[in-house]
Amino acid sequence: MPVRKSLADLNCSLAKALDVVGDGWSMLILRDLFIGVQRFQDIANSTGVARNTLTERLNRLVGAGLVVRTGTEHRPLYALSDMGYDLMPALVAMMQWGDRWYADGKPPMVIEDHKGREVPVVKLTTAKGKDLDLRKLAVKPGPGAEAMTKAWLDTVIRR
Amino acid sequence: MPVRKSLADLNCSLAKALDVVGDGWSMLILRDLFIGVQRFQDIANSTGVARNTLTERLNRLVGAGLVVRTGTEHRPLYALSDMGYDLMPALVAMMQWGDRWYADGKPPMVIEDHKGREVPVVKLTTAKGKDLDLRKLAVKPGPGAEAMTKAWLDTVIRR
DNA sequence: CTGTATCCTTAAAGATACTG
DNA sequence: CAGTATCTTTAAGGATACAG
Repeated sequence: MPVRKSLADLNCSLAKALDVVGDGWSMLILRDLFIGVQRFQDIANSTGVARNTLTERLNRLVGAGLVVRTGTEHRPLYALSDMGYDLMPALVAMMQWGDRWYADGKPPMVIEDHKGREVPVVKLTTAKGKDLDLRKLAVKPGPGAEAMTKAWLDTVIRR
Repeated sequence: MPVRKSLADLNCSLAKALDVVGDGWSMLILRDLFIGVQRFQDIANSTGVARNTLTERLNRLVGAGLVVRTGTEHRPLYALSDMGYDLMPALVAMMQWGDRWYADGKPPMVIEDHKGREVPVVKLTTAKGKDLDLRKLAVKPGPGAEAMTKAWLDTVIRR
């Protein structure tokens, strides 16, 4: 059964993020809002989501705080909130990854700044802007991890 | 019915990316591999995925090229490929977003470089490293978009 | 330990029709 | 146009048992 456990209890920020946008549609809807698509019907057309699914998703995203509903009650407009915009670096990074590995050199979408310049590839860098070698990074339990989590990770990460 | 249409035909790199990692588990599995968890059983424990689901996901990720299987046939080790590592900026950006909006100041996971310095927040910047105002960006059909896609977007984005 | 093979459940997603 | 309300389907996810 698709009784997806809520990931929220995994004590991982990624899991919590995925609880909100970890389905196939949410990110596409957010992409649409990022692009500037604002209407229910247009999102439905652009993405291909079923209307009831779209209703459910929009309600969830509004409830979670990523999306704000404006306009009249009869003709709402949807837009990203600060929280929603704050996710865009992640979304753009995924899109760029798709560009690199699937679009074979010709990205169907380009993100540009207000001067029409293409936004560079999202990277992990040092505080000074130097590129980091991804293979040399370490992901560790942080201050928010309880002792139990740390012990758990010690068990799980054997080298 | 969860007859998720394949998103791949949406002519969007994001959709293609989501086709591979757009489910709840894949990103968590990739996170584990990024952390250094290498064994089937450990991934299962760490994430809570059912074993058959994990099998399916790992096979899919290996097939898609994000994960490589090493070690003996009886006791495989799983690791990120170049393609998998290349997705880490997106994954890290999502994790950081979760930190900011859900972990209330105490991120349970911290990404560090080889010197133990915390990796800064992933951002969209100009080529020169200057922060970009997300609200001033534009997402446009690029060279990879067929004329039809462009026309479609014109229809869908009304301002 | 790493799977594979069933079986079962359910909830997610689509289709459709209808309302304000 | 923006939903809501059903109805139906189906495949994803879990549990379990078994195999190499």
